[in-house]
Amino acid sequence: MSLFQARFDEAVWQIIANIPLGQVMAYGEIARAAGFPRHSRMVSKAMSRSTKKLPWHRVIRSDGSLAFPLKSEEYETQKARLMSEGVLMLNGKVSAAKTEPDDLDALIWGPES
DNA sequence: CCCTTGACTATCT
DNA sequence: GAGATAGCCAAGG
Repeated sequence: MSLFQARFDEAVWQIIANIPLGQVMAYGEIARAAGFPRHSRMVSKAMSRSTKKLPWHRVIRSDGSLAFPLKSEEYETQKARLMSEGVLMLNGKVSAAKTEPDDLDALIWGPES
């Protein structure tokens, strides 16, 4: 294993492990937080290599969609886990992290009307 | 070396 | 706003 991987993996796993329950982070955000701004694509590989248990389901794309194919087993698992943590999903996209009930109406129906 | 491969992104149609 | 496009970059063949 290259030195790059060793350092990158460690940094990335660290970030992911600290994502609060009910919250999500994009690949790019994680890469940036880990100190590797242009390595969003490497994040997935680091996760695949991980032996430790990580909250991988809290990692999504920058546009809020999940990275796995729609009908795949992983997609369903990730979606299920997110929803069980209170993460809202509308039209295949994560709309928001866990919020207070007071905010739900605004989130779902919009600030207007 | 050159080419392909991604659990990606930002930007333009 | 969905699709195409062009950057991105380490790994592996």
